[in-house]
Amino acid sequence: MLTIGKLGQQAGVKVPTIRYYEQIGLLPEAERSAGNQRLYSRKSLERLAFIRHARDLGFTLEAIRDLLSLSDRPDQSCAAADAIAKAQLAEVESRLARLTALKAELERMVLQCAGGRIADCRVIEVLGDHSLCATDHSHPEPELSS
Amino acid sequence: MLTIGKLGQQAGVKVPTIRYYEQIGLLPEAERSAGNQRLYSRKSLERLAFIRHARDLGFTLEAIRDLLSLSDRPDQSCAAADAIAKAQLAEVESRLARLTALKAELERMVLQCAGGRIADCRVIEVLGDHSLCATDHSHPEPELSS
DNA sequence: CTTGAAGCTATAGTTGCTAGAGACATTAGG
DNA sequence: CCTAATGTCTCTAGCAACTATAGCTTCAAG
Repeated sequence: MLTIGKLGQQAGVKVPTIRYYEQIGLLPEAERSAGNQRLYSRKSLERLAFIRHARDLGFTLEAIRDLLSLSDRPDQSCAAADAIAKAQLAEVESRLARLTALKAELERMVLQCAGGRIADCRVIEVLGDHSLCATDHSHPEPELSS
Repeated sequence: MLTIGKLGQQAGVKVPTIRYYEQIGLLPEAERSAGNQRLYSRKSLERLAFIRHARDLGFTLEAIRDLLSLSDRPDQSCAAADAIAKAQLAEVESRLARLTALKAELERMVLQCAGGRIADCRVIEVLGDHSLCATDHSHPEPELSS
């Protein structure tokens, strides 16, 4: 049996995050030692590693909740799991497209900055005047900053 | 003078968002009408459009706060503005790299799914076993889902 | 046996908004 | 001029997915 600290280390997840996952029901309530400390089995480690891996791939906790409940029923069709993964792929692709457009615009902005006074700064100028943007004058959806 | 609704329309920003920006000090406290409603000038519209545009490009509100205070002092060097924009560009580039890796892995996962039972599902399997990932066995930093 | 690390609970903070309640202001129509 | 509809006001709470803090208890090493 592993303490929460060891579990966190092995799965690459911080301790408070594990407790958080338990709190929101993504992990079952852990067994407790005589002194009320959480104890985890190898199975818990697998489950947590699954979650970690899915998070790394950008799945939301909701999607992971679904994937986990699917994986608990190994005899059913995998169409649902496939659909979740495909949706995630589509999401990633759309974010890639938006980020690529952003990158182009930021590059133009930075390249044009001659390094003089603020009054002549292209960065400030472009931000202040949308019409100085790339030809199509439309913007991608806002991309959340991490 | 514009009411908050008109201002929002013209800048493409929702009304509560404008009030929120005022609350956190990104916009100055607005003038008020006799009936206590906010009134905005053309200058406010420019400032809000600046914010909106920078948000579209993924700048954080903190970065925007800095850019705005720079733009208020037009005679100083634009090095700071340039640095902020370059940092944002670097951030976008790193996110692009991570997303590209993510996309590759998701694609592999989805392509390998034969559509049978959960027990045979590549999606579930790959999520559960990190070692089935791409050759380098390392993952990009977690990419926050939008 | 003592000390320091690791664990416990509970609460609040983060970012950038968005949604709701309940009250007041303004404007268009009759 | 009155009314109804819309717009605005403040305040509070909620979202994702954690992270941090405070104040306590338990555990393992020396």
